[in-house]
Amino acid sequence: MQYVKIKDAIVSQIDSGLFSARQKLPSERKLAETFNTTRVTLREALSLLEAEGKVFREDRRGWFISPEPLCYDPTKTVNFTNMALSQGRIPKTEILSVKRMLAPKKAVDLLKLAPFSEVYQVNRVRYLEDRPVVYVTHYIRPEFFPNLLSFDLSQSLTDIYREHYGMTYQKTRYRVSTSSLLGQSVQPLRATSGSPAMAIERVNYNQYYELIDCDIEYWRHDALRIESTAELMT
Amino acid sequence: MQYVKIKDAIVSQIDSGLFSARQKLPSERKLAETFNTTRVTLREALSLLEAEGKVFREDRRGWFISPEPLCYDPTKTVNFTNMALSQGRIPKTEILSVKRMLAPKKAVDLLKLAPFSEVYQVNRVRYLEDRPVVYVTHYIRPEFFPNLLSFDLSQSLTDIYREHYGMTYQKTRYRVSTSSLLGQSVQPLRATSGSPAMAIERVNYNQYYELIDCDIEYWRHDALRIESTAELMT
DNA sequence: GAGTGGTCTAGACCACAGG
DNA sequence: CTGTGGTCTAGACCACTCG
Repeated sequence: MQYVKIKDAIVSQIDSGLFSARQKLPSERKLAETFNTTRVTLREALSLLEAEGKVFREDRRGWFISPEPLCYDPTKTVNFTNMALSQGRIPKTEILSVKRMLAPKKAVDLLKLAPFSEVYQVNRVRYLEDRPVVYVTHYIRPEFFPNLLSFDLSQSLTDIYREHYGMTYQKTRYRVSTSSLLGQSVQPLRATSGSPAMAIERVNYNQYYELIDCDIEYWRHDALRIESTAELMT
Repeated sequence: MQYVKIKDAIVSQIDSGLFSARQKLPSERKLAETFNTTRVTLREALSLLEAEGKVFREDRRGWFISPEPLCYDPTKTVNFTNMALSQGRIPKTEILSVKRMLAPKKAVDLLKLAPFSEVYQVNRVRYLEDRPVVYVTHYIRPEFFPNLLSFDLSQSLTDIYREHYGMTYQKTRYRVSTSSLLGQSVQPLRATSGSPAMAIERVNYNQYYELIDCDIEYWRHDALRIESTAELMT
């Protein structure tokens, strides 16, 4: 199992501090030569490292050292920007698309809508230190937020909810599973089809326990660690 | 991107119900021939499916259709057996090793121990329908549980805690990240080195908010979905 | 324009699983 | 014993990135 040894060799180089976060690794051909093997085997080793979250790939750009993951507590404030800032990270949000539309199946399910309901759909990418780490699709019930689309949605949605509609999140239902990046989410994350990912679905209720929106997040899986505390309900 | 097409073809075969859960796929050579490609490309497609959690691999045994994942709520009862049963699944637990030992670094960190403390270490594998799905290492503070090792630890630990020591879990801190299977956990899970996995670390407090044990779980990533509800702390 | 990553081919050998 | 999966080799072409 040569590729495990190669992986370990690279790990030890990373751990010894020879590489720093976000730094690019040498080219695959160079690494393959270094370890006296072929590109196929070398890529096997790199994929292992990717699965462990120690390196990540950007499409046609190469392999990079993964920075520390962002700690994400689903029971705390549901706000990417503040979460990042409080951990000394540099967040950025970009809007990909915004529209009012007929609710797709996913939204109907999560928001428990009647057929033919309409929703706002907001697609965004979020960055940490200029690296795109999560692709988010929001579905929002328009009856709670008239004229929502006239605001600048690159800001925090929760801020807009609170300041302009007097609405806050009170309860959230979430679901985490591992998956891989496909379709729409691939390009904005500068990924390749099939990169390992963490999928998070959230459904949010306001202070009156009304279901107001939901979101589906696809995270680069090395960029995230879920961390929380729970009082047990017995 | 031939391998994406092959993947999609297999997905549609799965979705159309031609395969049932836990069923073995045809051999790689046969599949490669079917799709008129080489084994390397075919395996690329299968790895994609594996990353999506639609199939899983058992070492030297082949590829199988993934059954439905188990839903795991970290805020609810912390008991694998009951969790599985309540979802109509067939759980089984096997003990791999049990000992009292000098606390390793991981245990010292998680349990906030003084250096040179001792702990119980319990290694177990858990099965669903005879498929090994999670490798668990428990570290337990022995001062709370004298003679713990004389019990049958293939049962629920929480049951033993409650019935014999009057101790229950009150609070739990947990951390979820994606990683891959390595070392000790590989063989018991019938996996290959580097299979995608979900790592969960938990630290548990009793009804007096004393830190009593922790556990580190490595899940076959397709076997699990985390699902919970939280009242937001603002 | 050079070099890189993404993808693919057509083989090969070995150790193990399962009959 | 047969076939399978695990691993590896030594190439190739293309499209893209980046200088």
